[in-house]
Amino acid sequence: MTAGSRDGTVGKALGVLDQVASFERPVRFSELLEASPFPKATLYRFLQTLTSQNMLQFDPEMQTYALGVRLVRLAHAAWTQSSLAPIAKTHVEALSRSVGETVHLAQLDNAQVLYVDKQNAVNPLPMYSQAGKVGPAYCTGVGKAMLAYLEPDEQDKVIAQQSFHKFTETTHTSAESIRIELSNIRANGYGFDREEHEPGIICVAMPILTKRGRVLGALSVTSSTSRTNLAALEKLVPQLKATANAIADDLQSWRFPDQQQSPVSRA
Amino acid sequence: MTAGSRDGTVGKALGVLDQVASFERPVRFSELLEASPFPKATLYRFLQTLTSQNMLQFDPEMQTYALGVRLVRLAHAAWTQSSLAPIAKTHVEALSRSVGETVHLAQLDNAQVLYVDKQNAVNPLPMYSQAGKVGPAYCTGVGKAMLAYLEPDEQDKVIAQQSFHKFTETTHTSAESIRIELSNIRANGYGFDREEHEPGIICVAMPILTKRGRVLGALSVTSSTSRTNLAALEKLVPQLKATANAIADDLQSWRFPDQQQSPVSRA
DNA sequence: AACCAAGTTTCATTATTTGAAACCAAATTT
DNA sequence: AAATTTGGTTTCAAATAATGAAACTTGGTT
Repeated sequence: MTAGSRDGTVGKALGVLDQVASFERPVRFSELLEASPFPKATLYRFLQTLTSQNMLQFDPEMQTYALGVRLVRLAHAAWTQSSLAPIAKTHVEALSRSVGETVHLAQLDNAQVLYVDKQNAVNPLPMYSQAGKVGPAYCTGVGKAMLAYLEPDEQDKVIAQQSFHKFTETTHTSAESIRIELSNIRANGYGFDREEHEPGIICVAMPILTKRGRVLGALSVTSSTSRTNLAALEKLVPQLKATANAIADDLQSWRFPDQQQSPVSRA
Repeated sequence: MTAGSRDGTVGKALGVLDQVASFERPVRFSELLEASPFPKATLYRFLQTLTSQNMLQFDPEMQTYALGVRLVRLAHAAWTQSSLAPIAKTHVEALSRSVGETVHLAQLDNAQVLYVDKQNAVNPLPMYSQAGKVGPAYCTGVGKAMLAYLEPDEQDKVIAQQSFHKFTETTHTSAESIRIELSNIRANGYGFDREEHEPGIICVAMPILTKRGRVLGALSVTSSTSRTNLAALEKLVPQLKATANAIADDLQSWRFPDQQQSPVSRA
């Protein structure tokens, strides 16, 4: 589907992994086969390999495959190493405390938004997002903030992958519509979610950028129409901006351990 | 190393993934090459593929590779789907509350212990374990509890993979020594950690088994010699047993939610 | 006993991976 | 500024691994 299968054997095998993940429960071989582009023997071998690699777990009693423990281990490493989450955590917490609302931290995964951290307000609202989950990019504050700052060619690619499902009255439902929105965001430096994904849920979002302008992720302060409004959220922009900058700085200064000290040794 | 690389191309690629993970920070191509069994071109292609698959993330500014966001997404799924954690969570919490100590939930990953959940005591002690982290099997309560109930041939395989590093005075340092310990555990139905991994840290551990006796994971109540002793911990065995059974039951009764296939997943 | 569904194995064909070596660009040395 | 080194990328024929139709096995039904 998405980036599924144009990278040789490895890509195909990882596609199978996604397929298993998509069931959200242990699955039988036959169930997978039904939805698989691969012939029986091929799928079978992939499952064997992935199981032997602990990327999948086979339950011999029920004859089902589920995602394996090796993924949990790798993810732990991914979390602490690659995602913004650990570096950003203190900043996100501070921001949430200071504004008294839920703060999201997200990155782009393929063409979707991956929430890598979420700091709830004191009394949180029920909503879709959750750390580790993915959501649509074209109708969330963080998604649009990141899209707005992608390189033009990348942006095109990602926009082409959006589904433009109309979740609410205000959801953008076309590439043209989203392009206009993105250029507005780019002009302002931040964007809103105007109940585009969930009715009653609004937010103000800010991209996290490197000095050179590459997109690292995005931050948002999220609330509901019953509690506040866009104008009030907009007042938080300076704080958001400061937090985004602080995170980017922290991230940049995360140089290699071997050159971390001795301040003068480099020209 | 472990199960690294005897599954064709896919196995090798996943080995590279582990290698990147093992650095615990973004790495350069040349650093990886140095420690890699593959020639330059081959490693290069693996990195390309994994990056294009979002399993790795390439930072063009610093020219480094790090684990990618797709892993975080997959792991989220793995967590809620395959690991015991979500099903066991309420039980683990209840046990921790009831005994007032830290409770660990672990599974076996390869020949190591993977902590999949951890419920801290009211005032927790500082210790090594952490959800998502791996630890040695031969010198932890949960590790030994699981090993004790493996099929003999599996057990042999896993024992052969232990490093038997002597962490403390009481660490088992040989296969023979651990075999005796395991048969004791099997005789009792539970086991202890007698400061074998960290000085001062003790625990009582219980395997989680299916009705047919297959190992699903293990539970432990952990504390310190300054707070309690083994005899006191042993008194908790009935509670541990009850919790382990409850988890196993919940897990078994987790049959397929529905047989209905519905619209999705058709391309 | 015959049948069926689900899962596993085989094997000749086909496609992919492999890796030595050549190449390129940027930085460093002479 | 020319030459060299370092770090990364590309090529291409040979070697290897993946493919998938079909045959087979297993366990449960009729």
